[in-house]
Amino acid sequence: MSDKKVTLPSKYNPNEVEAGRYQFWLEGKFFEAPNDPKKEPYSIVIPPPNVTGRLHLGHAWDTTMQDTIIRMKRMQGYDVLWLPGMDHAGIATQAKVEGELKKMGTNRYELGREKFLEKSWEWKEEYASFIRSQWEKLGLSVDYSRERFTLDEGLSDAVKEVFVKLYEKGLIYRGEYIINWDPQTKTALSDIEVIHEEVEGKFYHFKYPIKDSDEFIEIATTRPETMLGDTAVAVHPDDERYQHLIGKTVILPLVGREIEIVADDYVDMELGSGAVKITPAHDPNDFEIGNRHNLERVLVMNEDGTMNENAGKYEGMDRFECREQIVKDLEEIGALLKIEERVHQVGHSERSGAVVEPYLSTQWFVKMKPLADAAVALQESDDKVNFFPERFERTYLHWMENIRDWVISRQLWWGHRIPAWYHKETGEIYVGREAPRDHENWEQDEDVLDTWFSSALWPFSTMGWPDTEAADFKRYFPTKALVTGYDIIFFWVARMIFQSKEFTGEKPFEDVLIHGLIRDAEGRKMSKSLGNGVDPMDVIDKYGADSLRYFLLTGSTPGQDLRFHWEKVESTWNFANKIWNASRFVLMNLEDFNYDDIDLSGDLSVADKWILTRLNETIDQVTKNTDKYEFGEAGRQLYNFIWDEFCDWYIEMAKLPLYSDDAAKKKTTQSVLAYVLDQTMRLLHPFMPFITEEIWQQLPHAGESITIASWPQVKQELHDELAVKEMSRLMAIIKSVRNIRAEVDTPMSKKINMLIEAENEQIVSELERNRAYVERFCNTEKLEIAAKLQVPDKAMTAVVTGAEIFLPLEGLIDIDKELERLEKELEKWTQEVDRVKKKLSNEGFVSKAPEALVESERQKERDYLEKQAKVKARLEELKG
RNA sequence: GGAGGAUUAGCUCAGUUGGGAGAGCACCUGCCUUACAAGCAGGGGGGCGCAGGUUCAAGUCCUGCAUCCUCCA
Repeated sequence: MSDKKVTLPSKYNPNEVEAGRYQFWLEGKFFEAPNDPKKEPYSIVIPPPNVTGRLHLGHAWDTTMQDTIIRMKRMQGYDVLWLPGMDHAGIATQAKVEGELKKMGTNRYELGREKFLEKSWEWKEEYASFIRSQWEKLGLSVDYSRERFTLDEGLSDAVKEVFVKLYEKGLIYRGEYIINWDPQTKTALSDIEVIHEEVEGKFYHFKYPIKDSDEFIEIATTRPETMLGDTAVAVHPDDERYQHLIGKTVILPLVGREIEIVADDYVDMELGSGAVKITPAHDPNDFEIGNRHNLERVLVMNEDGTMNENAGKYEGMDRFECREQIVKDLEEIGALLKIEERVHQVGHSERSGAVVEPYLSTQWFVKMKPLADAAVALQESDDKVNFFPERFERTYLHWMENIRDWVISRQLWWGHRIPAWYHKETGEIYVGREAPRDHENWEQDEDVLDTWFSSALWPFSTMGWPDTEAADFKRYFPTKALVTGYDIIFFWVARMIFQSKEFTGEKPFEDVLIHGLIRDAEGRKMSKSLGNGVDPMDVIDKYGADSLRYFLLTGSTPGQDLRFHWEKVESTWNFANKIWNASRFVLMNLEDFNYDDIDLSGDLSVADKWILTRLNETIDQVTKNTDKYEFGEAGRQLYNFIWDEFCDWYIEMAKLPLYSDDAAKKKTTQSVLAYVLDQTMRLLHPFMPFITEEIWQQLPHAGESITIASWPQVKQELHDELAVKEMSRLMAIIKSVRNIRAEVDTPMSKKINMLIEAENEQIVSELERNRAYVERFCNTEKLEIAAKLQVPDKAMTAVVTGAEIFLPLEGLIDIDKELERLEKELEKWTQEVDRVKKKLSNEGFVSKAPEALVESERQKERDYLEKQAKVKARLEELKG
């Protein structure tokens, strides 16, 4: 027995509604995956947020969509698992912890690896609990009993397994190549961790003298400091200007090293002088040329971006300082030809923002071609991953088809240590899940793996893989959907697909829902430096999680960015408040009504039949659109149904039987109110979980929680198209009277007389049946309904389908104004008639358009002609 | 250079198999009607970026152009 007293305050207070609710859900274990073999499994893994900090609006958006899908599926009776977890986020977290250490006046080297990792774990624990409390405030229905972390033992086993297997297959190798080096965080970066930005730079032209000659060759560069590492000059083999110089020797200025002029068709003859300096240790293309010509590789920089011993007198200088000094020195010896202004692309570290240095270094790589080929082939099969919106599949495929090998080693401490050992004496490499038996003779690689290497395994490593017999892996993998932003398609989505295909033989998820970025009101990216970020927790404090969620879900279309506007969240709060008050009304009028009392078999009014029909359509639309991830469309359907139909019409009409003495009618109305509100709360629950649970609990209900209540079904027996027609006539009459009242300044509070002339007796009886509604909503003194009646002289008129309305408002009618109004009305109907006639006289339309459409146009024609005639007749009467 | 997105009311955006242009906010008018004045009722406001094409029919499909924004090289 629940307390029947209405306890809702008149204003919706989200903080009160949301308080304690999540705890109730957790205690009920509603979010724990039941692993029930009778149900069909449905699973999603959360994109693990970084433990670097708190969640931002982007996370809130991403997870709200997942929660909406998950809550609907749970209500639909699936065996639902939403697996939460977090990512160790190597570079980012390490940078944060190092920042802490710096504040304390120390650094990681002073602390040592072990102590540093301890600190990092402390950081992780702290932020993990922040994140969990944020998930709670957002109302996310994740299964905490299965929460994972990328550095967990199980996930670490998966990482080792994958590394070893790929190594054994020859798909992981170690080698010395040019990689992207971040001198600030002192680690290698993969290609996609480098952001290319246009920079106003300088293009320096130098003279390189030819040995034993007065001649010189002109070369140009944007990075003069790298000349210290030049080991050749290259020209195009077909370049006539330089034919005589190929094979000659150049004296490298400032250094004095003798380097050769080589011919290589990589060189672009059009660019600059057509001769380029070759620095194999500091440029990927030069590295390739160096290989072809067997050139020496001279590394001139240290890992921190300062010049090394190979830089001679420049040793110790910062690379940019060195650049200026070199230019000065070359100018002094007369080797500087000119300096051009030039806009060019400069790579920056995605994390630190530092200018990335192409740098010769020994690293571990994943050979991508075979893995990418399999991933591309998957998309050509029937078993492909479905992208929503589809266009992102092309983005994904284009990247896969043009992929280069992936640098996976990172010179960090926080992460998965590379499972490779080097023999102290022989230098032999051992790769394995465990250290070699005689481990005292070996040293493990100091480096860790790219964070994305472990994230790529997330959909299956979290389920127990590599144990392919693990219960969750067998039941919940592959997952059904993945929800993430377009900014990490390459970083994460793509890598999950090829790793999953390689190691489980299956795609990791059936659908990928790609969303955009959250921006500020001006459309700028939210960032710390701009200070324009909005904390989702502030939004929740002000307007509630339900408002925030609804705003995020309905604010844009799939794949599109979303601008944050406080006013929009506020208007969502208005919606919640509307739901709140409609529920208050229903609860106040249910009296001692119980759930079992709901009975829709009684004598249903037109309003009852209409709202039940509209409910059916809403159930259908909301279900279909949510299944297609069209949350905006689904949300709008609910908004319109609740506000414009249930509140503005049904509740108002329900007041008649509710306040009447007819017990049977009253009971039926209570049934419809309770039923429709119950069903609506269920439909809305995935969007606004808190308020719907609160209202559902207050309503007559069966069951413990709305989170596990069944999803509404369309009920054909409650569908009534005739009632919809009847209702629309009734609404048209009421609206036109309201309209006339406004035109003649007659407020609703003033009673008026009203006459309705119906087209036939059938309509007369229909209107008689609904007389009480007309009397109430038009506030009539006298209401006459007949098929033929004495038309009053001075009256305002309106036409609706099948009927004409007369309001004899003596003393209020300004004949001229009324004539003007009717003229406008006539013009409107005449236009409509013309439009339809034109369409119907088009032979192509009549013969080629669908028959149903043609028929509906013919019907409109009849309707408009009738309305036109009535208005015309009325005009003539008034004039006459 | 290549790919994609955007361009619809004053602002922010919907418009999903092509079949009479919509919402929220803002604006104007009138109402404290016993669920809600953060509400109710009524109203104004749009050459759907431009130019072609396909079609009986185009905001929607095709081509080109313009402007803005992303991504890739």
